[in-house]
Amino acid sequence: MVPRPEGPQPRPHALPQTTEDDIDAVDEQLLALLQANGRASYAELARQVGLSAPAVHERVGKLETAGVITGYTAVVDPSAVGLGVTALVGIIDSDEVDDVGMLEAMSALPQVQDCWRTAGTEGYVLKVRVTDIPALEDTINALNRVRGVSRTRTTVVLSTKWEGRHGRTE
Amino acid sequence: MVPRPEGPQPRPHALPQTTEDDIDAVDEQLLALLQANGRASYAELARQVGLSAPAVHERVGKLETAGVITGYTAVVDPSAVGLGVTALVGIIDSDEVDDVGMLEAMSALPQVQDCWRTAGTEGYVLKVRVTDIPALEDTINALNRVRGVSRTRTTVVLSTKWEGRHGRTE
DNA sequence: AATGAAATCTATGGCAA
DNA sequence: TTGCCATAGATTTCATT
Repeated sequence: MVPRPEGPQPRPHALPQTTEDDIDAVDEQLLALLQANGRASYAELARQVGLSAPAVHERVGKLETAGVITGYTAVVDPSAVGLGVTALVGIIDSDEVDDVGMLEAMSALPQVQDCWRTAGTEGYVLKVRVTDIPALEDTINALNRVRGVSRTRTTVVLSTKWEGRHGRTE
Repeated sequence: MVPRPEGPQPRPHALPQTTEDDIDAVDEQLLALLQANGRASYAELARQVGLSAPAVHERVGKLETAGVITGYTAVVDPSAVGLGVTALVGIIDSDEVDDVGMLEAMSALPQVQDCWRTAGTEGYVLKVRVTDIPALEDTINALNRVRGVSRTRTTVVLSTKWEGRHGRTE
Protein backbone atom coordinates (compact mmCIF):
# COMPACT_ATOMS: atom_id res chain seq x y z
CA MET A 1 0.00 0.00 0.00
CA VAL A 2 1.23 3.41 -0.89
CA PRO A 3 1.84 5.38 2.27
CA ARG A 4 -0.75 8.02 2.81
CA PRO A 5 0.44 10.20 5.68
CA GLU A 6 -2.32 12.71 5.50
CA GLY A 7 -5.63 12.25 3.72
CA PRO A 8 -4.84 13.46 0.20
CA GLN A 9 -7.02 16.37 -0.71
CA PRO A 10 -9.55 14.95 -3.15
CA ARG A 11 -9.17 16.07 -6.74
CA PRO A 12 -11.58 18.81 -7.49
CA HIS A 13 -14.32 16.97 -9.23
CA ALA A 14 -14.21 17.35 -12.95
CA LEU A 15 -17.46 18.84 -14.11
CA PRO A 16 -19.30 16.95 -16.82
CA GLN A 17 -17.18 17.73 -19.80
CA THR A 18 -19.04 18.72 -22.91
CA THR A 19 -19.77 15.54 -24.77
CA GLU A 20 -20.48 17.05 -28.14
CA ASP A 21 -23.71 18.95 -28.34
CA ASP A 22 -22.95 21.37 -25.61
CA ILE A 23 -25.14 21.16 -22.58
CA ASP A 24 -25.13 24.63 -21.09
CA ALA A 25 -25.93 25.69 -17.57
CA VAL A 26 -29.64 25.99 -18.28
CA ASP A 27 -29.75 22.51 -19.75
CA GLU A 28 -28.06 21.16 -16.66
CA GLN A 29 -30.62 22.94 -14.55
CA LEU A 30 -33.41 21.45 -16.59
CA LEU A 31 -31.91 17.98 -16.26
CA ALA A 32 -31.64 18.38 -12.52
CA LEU A 33 -35.21 19.62 -12.25
CA LEU A 34 -36.55 16.83 -14.41
CA GLN A 35 -34.59 14.21 -12.51
CA ALA A 36 -36.07 15.54 -9.30
CA ASN A 37 -39.56 15.75 -10.74
CA GLY A 38 -40.12 14.10 -14.08
CA ARG A 39 -43.63 15.45 -14.29
CA ALA A 40 -42.76 19.10 -13.80
CA SER A 41 -44.68 21.14 -16.35
CA TYR A 42 -42.85 23.18 -18.93
CA ALA A 43 -44.42 26.25 -17.40
CA GLU A 44 -43.01 25.32 -14.01
CA LEU A 45 -39.60 24.56 -15.45
CA ALA A 46 -39.70 27.86 -17.29
CA ARG A 47 -40.28 29.70 -14.03
CA GLN A 48 -37.38 27.93 -12.37
CA VAL A 49 -34.84 28.62 -15.08
CA GLY A 50 -36.11 32.04 -16.05
CA LEU A 51 -37.10 31.30 -19.62
CA SER A 52 -40.39 31.12 -21.42
CA ALA A 53 -42.28 27.86 -21.59
CA PRO A 54 -41.77 27.46 -25.35
CA ALA A 55 -38.03 27.93 -24.93
CA VAL A 56 -37.96 25.24 -22.27
CA HIS A 57 -40.09 23.02 -24.41
CA GLU A 58 -37.64 23.29 -27.25
CA ARG A 59 -34.62 22.69 -25.05
CA VAL A 60 -36.10 19.61 -23.44
CA GLY A 61 -37.09 18.33 -26.86
CA LYS A 62 -33.51 18.68 -28.01
CA LEU A 63 -32.21 16.90 -24.92
CA GLU A 64 -34.59 14.08 -25.72
CA THR A 65 -33.69 13.74 -29.38
CA ALA A 66 -29.99 14.05 -28.53
CA GLY A 67 -30.41 11.01 -26.29
CA VAL A 68 -29.43 12.87 -23.14
CA ILE A 69 -32.87 12.26 -21.71
CA THR A 70 -33.76 8.70 -22.63
CA GLY A 71 -37.16 8.61 -20.98
CA TYR A 72 -39.29 9.38 -17.99
CA THR A 73 -40.45 6.97 -15.37
CA ALA A 74 -42.57 6.76 -12.29
CA VAL A 75 -40.59 5.56 -9.29
CA VAL A 76 -42.54 2.76 -7.65
CA ASP A 77 -41.90 1.41 -4.18
CA PRO A 78 -41.05 -2.24 -4.86
CA SER A 79 -42.44 -3.56 -1.61
CA ALA A 80 -45.73 -1.79 -2.31
CA VAL A 81 -46.15 -3.97 -5.37
CA GLY A 82 -45.13 -7.16 -3.67
CA LEU A 83 -41.44 -7.16 -4.53
CA GLY A 84 -40.11 -7.59 -1.04
CA VAL A 85 -36.75 -9.17 -1.78
CA THR A 86 -33.80 -7.57 -3.52
CA ALA A 87 -30.53 -9.32 -4.25
CA LEU A 88 -27.33 -8.74 -6.15
CA VAL A 89 -26.24 -11.75 -8.14
CA GLY A 90 -22.75 -12.12 -9.52
CA ILE A 91 -22.44 -14.37 -12.53
CA ILE A 92 -19.27 -16.38 -12.92
CA ASP A 93 -19.26 -17.41 -16.55
CA SER A 94 -17.77 -20.78 -17.30
CA ASP A 95 -15.72 -20.40 -20.42
CA GLU A 96 -15.82 -18.30 -23.48
CA VAL A 97 -19.39 -18.73 -24.54
CA ASP A 98 -21.93 -16.93 -26.57
CA ASP A 99 -22.47 -13.72 -24.68
CA VAL A 100 -25.51 -12.88 -26.73
CA GLY A 101 -27.25 -16.04 -25.65
CA MET A 102 -26.46 -15.35 -22.01
CA LEU A 103 -27.80 -11.84 -22.25
CA GLU A 104 -30.94 -13.06 -23.90
CA ALA A 105 -31.48 -15.66 -21.22
CA MET A 106 -30.93 -13.13 -18.45
CA SER A 107 -33.12 -10.50 -20.03
CA ALA A 108 -35.88 -13.08 -20.34
CA LEU A 109 -36.13 -12.99 -16.56
CA PRO A 110 -38.11 -9.89 -15.66
CA GLN A 111 -36.86 -10.15 -12.08
CA VAL A 112 -33.47 -9.04 -13.36
CA GLN A 113 -33.95 -5.30 -13.15
CA ASP A 114 -30.35 -4.31 -13.79
CA CYS A 115 -27.57 -6.02 -15.65
CA TRP A 116 -23.99 -4.86 -15.64
CA ARG A 117 -21.10 -6.40 -17.55
CA THR A 118 -18.21 -6.30 -15.13
CA ALA A 119 -14.47 -6.68 -14.95
CA GLY A 120 -13.26 -9.21 -12.41
CA THR A 121 -14.06 -12.73 -11.42
CA GLU A 122 -17.72 -12.09 -12.05
CA GLY A 123 -18.57 -11.41 -15.65
CA TYR A 124 -21.93 -9.90 -14.85
CA VAL A 125 -23.64 -8.49 -11.81
CA LEU A 126 -27.41 -8.43 -11.72
CA LYS A 127 -29.85 -6.70 -9.47
CA VAL A 128 -32.83 -8.93 -8.93
CA ARG A 129 -36.16 -8.14 -7.33
CA VAL A 130 -38.64 -10.83 -6.40
CA THR A 131 -41.61 -11.34 -4.15
CA ASP A 132 -40.00 -13.61 -1.60
CA ILE A 133 -37.12 -15.92 -0.82
CA PRO A 134 -38.55 -18.93 -2.68
CA ALA A 135 -38.81 -16.74 -5.76
CA LEU A 136 -35.20 -15.76 -5.25
CA GLU A 137 -34.27 -19.41 -5.12
CA ASP A 138 -36.11 -19.97 -8.37
CA THR A 139 -34.26 -17.11 -9.95
CA ILE A 140 -30.87 -18.35 -8.82
CA ASN A 141 -31.73 -21.77 -10.13
CA ALA A 142 -32.82 -20.31 -13.43
CA LEU A 143 -29.61 -18.31 -13.71
CA ASN A 144 -27.45 -21.31 -12.92
CA ARG A 145 -29.20 -23.21 -15.65
CA VAL A 146 -28.28 -20.59 -18.26
CA ARG A 147 -25.75 -21.89 -20.74
CA GLY A 148 -22.39 -20.32 -20.01
CA VAL A 149 -23.06 -19.67 -16.34
CA SER A 150 -20.69 -21.66 -14.22
CA ARG A 151 -21.64 -20.34 -10.84
CA THR A 152 -23.51 -17.53 -9.17
CA ARG A 153 -22.83 -15.60 -6.00
CA THR A 154 -25.81 -13.99 -4.38
CA THR A 155 -25.82 -11.14 -1.92
CA VAL A 156 -29.15 -10.48 -0.29
CA VAL A 157 -30.05 -6.85 0.20
CA LEU A 158 -31.27 -6.21 3.73
CA SER A 159 -32.46 -2.72 3.01
CA THR A 160 -32.14 -0.19 0.25
CA LYS A 161 -30.80 3.01 1.72
CA TRP A 162 -31.26 4.91 -1.50
CA GLU A 163 -31.37 4.17 -5.16
CA GLY A 164 -31.13 6.23 -8.29
CA ARG A 165 -29.83 9.34 -6.63
CA HIS A 166 -28.98 12.09 -9.06
CA GLY A 167 -28.57 15.12 -6.95
CA ARG A 168 -25.11 16.54 -7.19
CA THR A 169 -25.16 17.08 -3.47
CA GLU A 170 -22.74 19.93 -3.34
CA MET B 1 -27.04 -29.75 -3.34
CA VAL B 2 -30.50 -31.15 -3.51
CA PRO B 3 -30.77 -33.40 -6.55
CA ARG B 4 -33.05 -31.97 -9.13
CA PRO B 5 -33.03 -34.40 -12.10
CA GLU B 6 -34.98 -32.37 -14.54
CA GLY B 7 -35.05 -28.62 -14.65
CA PRO B 8 -37.63 -27.94 -11.99
CA GLN B 9 -40.55 -26.11 -13.42
CA PRO B 10 -40.19 -22.68 -11.95
CA ARG B 11 -42.77 -21.82 -9.36
CA PRO B 12 -45.50 -19.84 -10.96
CA HIS B 13 -44.52 -16.37 -10.03
CA ALA B 14 -46.56 -15.06 -7.19
CA LEU B 15 -48.34 -11.96 -8.35
CA PRO B 16 -47.83 -8.89 -6.22
CA GLN B 17 -49.83 -9.75 -3.22
CA THR B 18 -52.13 -7.06 -2.01
CA THR B 19 -50.17 -5.02 0.43
CA GLU B 20 -53.09 -3.33 2.11
CA ASP B 21 -54.87 -0.85 -0.04
CA ASP B 22 -55.64 -3.18 -2.86
CA ILE B 23 -54.02 -2.40 -6.12
CA ASP B 24 -56.41 -3.67 -8.74
CA ALA B 25 -55.76 -4.52 -12.35
CA VAL B 26 -56.32 -0.96 -13.53
CA ASP B 27 -53.86 0.36 -10.97
CA GLU B 28 -51.29 -2.12 -12.13
CA GLN B 29 -51.88 -1.00 -15.68
CA LEU B 30 -51.43 2.61 -14.64
CA LEU B 31 -48.23 1.77 -12.82
CA ALA B 32 -46.89 -0.02 -15.85
CA LEU B 33 -47.82 2.85 -18.15
CA LEU B 34 -46.29 5.43 -15.86
CA GLN B 35 -43.13 3.41 -15.43
CA ALA B 36 -42.85 3.22 -19.20
CA ASN B 37 -43.65 6.89 -19.66
CA GLY B 38 -43.69 9.01 -16.58
CA ARG B 39 -44.91 12.02 -18.51
CA ALA B 40 -47.97 10.41 -20.01
CA SER B 41 -50.92 12.76 -19.63
CA TYR B 42 -53.94 11.72 -17.62
CA ALA B 43 -55.94 11.95 -20.81
CA GLU B 44 -53.57 9.53 -22.51
CA LEU B 45 -53.60 7.17 -19.55
CA ALA B 46 -57.38 7.35 -19.51
CA ARG B 47 -57.50 6.25 -23.13
CA GLN B 48 -55.20 3.33 -22.46
CA VAL B 49 -57.07 1.98 -19.47
CA GLY B 50 -60.56 2.82 -20.65
CA LEU B 51 -61.51 5.25 -17.93
CA SER B 52 -62.12 8.97 -17.86
CA ALA B 53 -59.30 11.38 -17.17
CA PRO B 54 -60.68 12.44 -13.79
CA ALA B 55 -60.97 8.83 -12.70
CA VAL B 56 -57.35 8.23 -13.68
CA HIS B 57 -56.32 11.43 -11.99
CA GLU B 58 -57.89 10.25 -8.77
CA ARG B 59 -56.35 6.79 -8.95
CA VAL B 60 -52.89 8.10 -9.63
CA GLY B 61 -53.29 10.58 -6.82
CA LYS B 62 -54.14 7.75 -4.47
CA LEU B 63 -51.18 5.71 -5.62
CA GLU B 64 -49.01 8.70 -4.87
CA THR B 65 -50.38 9.41 -1.42
CA ALA B 66 -50.32 5.71 -0.58
CA GLY B 67 -46.59 5.76 -1.31
CA VAL B 68 -46.82 3.29 -4.14
CA ILE B 69 -45.57 5.92 -6.55
CA THR B 70 -42.81 7.75 -4.75
CA GLY B 71 -41.90 10.14 -7.53
CA TYR B 72 -41.18 10.69 -11.17
CA THR B 73 -37.84 11.12 -12.80
CA ALA B 74 -36.24 11.78 -16.12
CA VAL B 75 -33.85 9.02 -17.12
CA VAL B 76 -30.59 10.61 -18.20
CA ASP B 77 -27.83 8.87 -20.10
CA PRO B 78 -24.89 9.09 -17.67
CA SER B 79 -22.23 9.23 -20.35
CA ALA B 80 -24.08 12.12 -22.00
CA VAL B 81 -23.50 14.16 -18.88
CA GLY B 82 -19.89 13.15 -18.46
CA LEU B 83 -20.34 10.24 -16.09
CA GLY B 84 -18.39 7.69 -18.06
CA VAL B 85 -17.37 5.30 -15.31
CA THR B 86 -19.64 3.10 -13.24
CA ALA B 87 -18.48 0.81 -10.46
CA LEU B 88 -19.90 -1.36 -7.74
CA VAL B 89 -18.15 -0.95 -4.43
CA GLY B 90 -18.51 -3.41 -1.60
CA ILE B 91 -17.87 -2.02 1.85
CA ILE B 92 -16.32 -4.29 4.43
CA ASP B 93 -17.04 -2.61 7.72
CA SER B 94 -14.42 -2.99 10.38
CA ASP B 95 -16.23 -3.60 13.61
CA GLU B 96 -19.48 -2.63 15.09
CA VAL B 97 -19.50 1.06 14.51
CA ASP B 98 -21.99 3.81 14.23
CA ASP B 99 -23.99 2.89 11.17
CA VAL B 100 -25.62 6.27 11.04
CA GLY B 101 -22.27 7.97 10.72
CA MET B 102 -21.24 5.65 7.91
CA LEU B 103 -24.45 6.26 6.04
CA GLU B 104 -24.06 9.98 6.44
CA ALA B 105 -20.53 9.85 5.13
CA MET B 106 -21.53 7.73 2.15
CA SER B 107 -24.55 9.84 1.33
CA ALA B 108 -22.36 12.91 1.39
CA LEU B 109 -20.71 11.56 -1.76
CA PRO B 110 -23.03 12.37 -4.64
CA GLN B 111 -21.19 9.84 -6.79
CA VAL B 112 -22.81 7.13 -4.70
CA GLN B 113 -26.03 6.75 -6.63
CA ASP B 114 -27.27 3.61 -4.91
CA CYS B 115 -26.64 2.22 -1.46
CA TRP B 116 -27.74 -1.19 -0.33
CA ARG B 117 -27.27 -2.69 3.13
CA THR B 118 -26.33 -6.27 2.49
CA ALA B 119 -25.98 -9.60 4.20
CA GLY B 120 -22.59 -11.23 3.78
CA THR B 121 -18.98 -10.25 4.09
CA GLU B 122 -19.77 -6.85 2.66
CA GLY B 123 -22.00 -4.76 4.84
CA TYR B 124 -22.93 -2.38 2.07
CA VAL B 125 -22.77 -2.37 -1.68
CA LEU B 126 -22.72 0.94 -3.50
CA LYS B 127 -23.19 1.86 -7.10
CA VAL B 128 -20.92 4.72 -7.95
CA ARG B 129 -20.82 6.86 -11.08
CA VAL B 130 -17.98 9.21 -11.82
CA THR B 131 -16.45 11.03 -14.74
CA ASP B 132 -13.30 8.98 -15.10
CA ILE B 133 -10.92 6.55 -13.44
CA PRO B 134 -9.08 9.16 -11.39
CA ALA B 135 -12.41 10.24 -9.98
CA LEU B 136 -13.12 6.61 -9.14
CA GLU B 137 -9.82 6.43 -7.31
CA ASP B 138 -10.77 9.53 -5.36
CA THR B 139 -14.07 7.98 -4.45
CA ILE B 140 -12.50 4.74 -3.29
CA ASN B 141 -10.03 6.71 -1.24
CA ALA B 142 -12.81 8.74 0.28
CA LEU B 143 -14.78 5.62 1.13
CA ASN B 144 -11.79 3.94 2.71
CA ARG B 145 -11.31 6.99 4.85
CA VAL B 146 -14.82 6.74 6.26
CA ARG B 147 -14.84 5.75 9.92
CA GLY B 148 -15.98 2.16 10.22
CA VAL B 149 -14.87 1.12 6.76
CA SER B 150 -12.19 -1.51 6.98
CA ARG B 151 -11.80 -2.28 3.32
CA THR B 152 -13.53 -1.84 0.00
CA ARG B 153 -13.82 -4.12 -2.99
CA THR B 154 -14.46 -2.43 -6.29
CA THR B 155 -15.88 -3.99 -9.42
CA VAL B 156 -15.66 -1.81 -12.49
CA VAL B 157 -18.68 -1.92 -14.77
CA LEU B 158 -17.61 -2.41 -18.37
CA SER B 159 -21.03 -1.74 -19.78
CA THR B 160 -24.53 -1.36 -18.51
CA LYS B 161 -26.75 -3.78 -20.38
CA TRP B 162 -29.88 -2.40 -18.82
CA GLU B 163 -30.88 -0.64 -15.68
CA GLY B 164 -34.14 0.04 -13.93
CA ARG B 165 -36.19 -2.38 -15.92
CA HIS B 166 -39.75 -2.64 -14.76
CA GLY B 167 -41.52 -4.46 -17.49
CA ARG B 168 -42.98 -7.69 -16.33
CA THR B 169 -41.71 -9.30 -19.51
CA GLU B 170 -44.19 -12.11 -19.68
C1' DA C 1 -35.88 33.12 -27.43
C1' DA C 2 -40.30 35.80 -26.66
C1' DT C 3 -45.06 36.68 -27.78
C1' DG C 4 -49.73 35.51 -28.59
C1' DA C 5 -53.32 32.24 -29.70
C1' DA C 6 -55.69 27.85 -30.46
C1' DA C 7 -56.03 23.22 -28.97
C1' DT C 8 -55.41 20.36 -25.27
C1' DC C 9 -55.07 19.08 -20.64
C1' DT C 10 -55.62 19.48 -15.48
C1' DA C 11 -58.15 19.42 -11.55
C1' DT C 12 -62.21 20.39 -8.89
C1' DG C 13 -67.09 20.12 -7.37
C1' DG C 14 -71.28 17.96 -8.10
C1' DC C 15 -73.95 14.01 -9.56
C1' DA C 16 -75.06 9.18 -10.74
C1' DA C 17 -74.59 4.23 -10.29
C1' DT D 1 -67.37 3.99 -2.80
C1' DT D 2 -65.98 4.70 -7.37
C1' DG D 3 -66.39 6.80 -11.70
C1' DC D 4 -68.36 10.28 -14.85
C1' DC D 5 -69.60 15.00 -16.40
C1' DA D 6 -68.93 19.86 -16.76
C1' DT D 7 -66.14 23.70 -16.42
C1' DA D 8 -62.80 27.12 -15.15
C1' DG D 9 -58.16 27.67 -15.15
C1' DA D 10 -53.44 26.09 -16.81
C1' DT D 11 -50.63 24.25 -20.02
C1' DT D 12 -48.84 22.73 -24.37
C1' DT D 13 -47.46 23.80 -28.78
C1' DC D 14 -47.81 26.28 -32.81
C1' DA D 15 -46.85 30.42 -35.98
C1' DT D 16 -44.80 34.75 -36.01
C1' DT D 17 -41.47 38.30 -34.89
